[in-house]
Amino acid sequence: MILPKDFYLQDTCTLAKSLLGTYLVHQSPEGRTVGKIVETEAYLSDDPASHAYQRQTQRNSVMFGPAGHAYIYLIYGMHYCVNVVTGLVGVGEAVLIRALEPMEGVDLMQLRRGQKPGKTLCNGPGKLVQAMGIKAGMNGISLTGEQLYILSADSFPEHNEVFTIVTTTRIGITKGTELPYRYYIANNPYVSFKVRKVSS
DNA sequence: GCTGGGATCGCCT
DNA sequence: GGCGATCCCAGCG
Repeated sequence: MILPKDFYLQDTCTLAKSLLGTYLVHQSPEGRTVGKIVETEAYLSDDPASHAYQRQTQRNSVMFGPAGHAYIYLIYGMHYCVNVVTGLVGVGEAVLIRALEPMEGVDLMQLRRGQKPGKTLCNGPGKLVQAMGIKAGMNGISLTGEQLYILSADSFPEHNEVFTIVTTTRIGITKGTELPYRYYIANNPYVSFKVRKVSS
């Protein structure tokens, strides 16, 4: 089942956790790729680390739009990251997708990633964008459309396992204070490298 | 196995 | 003009 618009109306931290175990799908011209979401981070409107903290600008405008759309931006001049927009229109909040477990189209992912080994295909926000073939021009598209969408956790019964959510501080943040807004599936080998555990 | 540095550019001040 | 929600590789131990 494709997650419907209503699903994205949960509060941002709850949604960040709810997205764990669901499946990001990109239907691209070269083929379909699917990855299980195993790591997320929440960015709230009152957080200095968020792009939307100061005010609405050209770059962050998608974050202020309706929930359930994709916010894609360039980081460090060379990598892109994908976010799921959350919150009401006019409120700039989002969930960053930080890591995927490759499920379908692994060969295509490897091709796009320059034949990197399986565990490093999608274990980082920039890596998964490259592996999934997500492009900057897709910024703002709806996640309830045909091209890029998220499937519920029970969409693949054979992979629908019970898991524990680990909560930690976020990665790479240089503004504001460290907040426990990073979530990942315990013991999943596809989570991005650094682990600074604060609770589970 | 870990650390540090370099690549590279659009956006905001 | 400065910098960032990153990634990769070289160098060292």
